[in-house]
Amino acid sequence: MKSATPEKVVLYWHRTDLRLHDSPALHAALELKPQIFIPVWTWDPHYVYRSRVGPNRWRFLLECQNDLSKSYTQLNAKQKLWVVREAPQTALPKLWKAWGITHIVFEKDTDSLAEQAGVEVMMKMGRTLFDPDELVSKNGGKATMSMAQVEKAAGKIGDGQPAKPVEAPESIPDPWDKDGMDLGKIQQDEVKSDPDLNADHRTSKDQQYTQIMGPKGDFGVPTLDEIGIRSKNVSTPHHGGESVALKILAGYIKDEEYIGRFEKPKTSPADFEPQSTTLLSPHLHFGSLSVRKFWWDVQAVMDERKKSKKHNATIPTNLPGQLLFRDMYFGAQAAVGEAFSRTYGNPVVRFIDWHLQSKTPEELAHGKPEIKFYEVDSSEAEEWFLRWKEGRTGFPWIDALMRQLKQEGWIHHLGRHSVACFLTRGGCYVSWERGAEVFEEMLIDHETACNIGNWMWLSCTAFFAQFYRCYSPISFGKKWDPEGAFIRRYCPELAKFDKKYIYEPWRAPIADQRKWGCRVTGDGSSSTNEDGTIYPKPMFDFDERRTICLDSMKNAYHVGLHGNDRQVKDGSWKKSFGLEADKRPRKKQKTEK
DNA sequence: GTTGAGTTGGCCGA
DNA sequence: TCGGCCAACTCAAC
Repeated sequence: MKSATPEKVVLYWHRTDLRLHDSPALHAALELKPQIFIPVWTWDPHYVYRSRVGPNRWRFLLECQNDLSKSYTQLNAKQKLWVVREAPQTALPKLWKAWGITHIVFEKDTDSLAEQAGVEVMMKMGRTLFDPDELVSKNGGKATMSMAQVEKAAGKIGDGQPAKPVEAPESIPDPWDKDGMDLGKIQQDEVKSDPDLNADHRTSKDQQYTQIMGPKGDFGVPTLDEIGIRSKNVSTPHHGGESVALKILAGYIKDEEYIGRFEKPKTSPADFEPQSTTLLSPHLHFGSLSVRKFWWDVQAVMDERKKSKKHNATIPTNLPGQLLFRDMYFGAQAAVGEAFSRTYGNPVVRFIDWHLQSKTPEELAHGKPEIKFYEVDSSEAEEWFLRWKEGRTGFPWIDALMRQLKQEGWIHHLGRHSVACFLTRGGCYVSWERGAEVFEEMLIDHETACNIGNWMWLSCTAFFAQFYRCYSPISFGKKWDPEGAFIRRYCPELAKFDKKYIYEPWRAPIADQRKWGCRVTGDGSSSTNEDGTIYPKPMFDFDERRTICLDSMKNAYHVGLHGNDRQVKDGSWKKSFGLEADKRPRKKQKTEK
């Protein structure tokens, strides 16, 4: 039982800030000078079923939580991160009552929490350089759709610079004593495992979550085993945690040439061990690194270089520019709202007659079949999509990237460009929404606003419109990595191929294929046959597909529909697209060489 | 109305 | 390695 009635009992809700440094919300919570302070993560067991999160991202999250918990304990031996196993909507009211909470404080996000009688709710922006809502309001209330708009709008906020980082706490107040924290009698609400989007990654399909305090009754950070994710499916070499993030950042900051000269388009998508970019994006996602600390640490280096007359790269290709792009996507998401992550009902996204479209709300309601595009039959597009997802398209550059994505949960930004263009406007003509779902599951740095924004960019449905600039699955990789080291690493069956054929192994003479220990045949559904190791033939003639896609994009742009147009919602868009695509004469498929 | 710029294309010829 | 061209998008500045 709680012996006294303290004036301030603060529940700090960690959500998008798994860190102690530069957290404006945490800072504000401690400024209240609470007698009792409880830093909480509400862990929603439903999330394991209803969200697309692959094993690599799960582990990254848990590592962030463990690191944060350890940091709390270092500041106060009685403290830790208290992980409550229940969805916040139902957990928080229970906690207010059980712990006598007077204040709840958390970092502002797009969703809001209703004020409850007797509890003061405080939110502080801390996830982005600028408050997305403010950015939008300074952009005339409109979604931020270009870098020019972001720079202009940001210039009108305060002094035009992001806020300076706040101090990390040097001490943390106590939580309740052991008995005061006990929630033993409180039952967790029932967990429904339907729909189940992550069945493949789970150890047990009937995993039950009944203990709001966790299996040991101590609010400990869950293990992969507890949340039912197969740890053997974790294959990423990248690790989570604030201490990891700060160490990585400090390492780059020491390298003033790297910081000052960084230009994203000049960093290679084919580099590995080490990769050419910082790989700090997952830390920005989980909040194990503050984006404002990143910004100001970089800025300090660039200021020093400027003083000694050394050249600095400029926005938008330099490091601060990269962080501004993140704010642009958050601003667009904030303005559009929930419809931002899909086509239907989204005013900023172009409607294109892709294959494998999402169903419209009307179609779902009336049980109509999924929209099918008419340029090729949809079973072919479905096959292309699966082969893309699994890294067996027969184009080594694309397959290597997709295999890196699956193994490591991360690929370079330009690699994402390559595979996204290939799936959508520059190859398969499959809806960007299908690709975004795959990235959502596999990326350890998956951030909805950025992922969706980048897929729109690459598919030329928003942010970018020059659809005639198409990435070649052969030339683009070759430009960065003529020896094919990246392909040899992630498609080891091709490791012995001469560099002359490494991007186009189907052109290698059969005698050479035999000599190099891998025959190019089949569709990739098997990695061996009676001849031994095999690598798939390309799933289509790329030049032919590029021409078809370009023509179809031209037509779609000519029609000019957007996600919120009536014709899109009621399905009558098909009339506007007319006969062009399916009646267009098509070249005969070239025979494989 | 025109013009030029836009984070990151490919190809050919000099 | 570089520049010009391909066939052509949008938006802001003028």
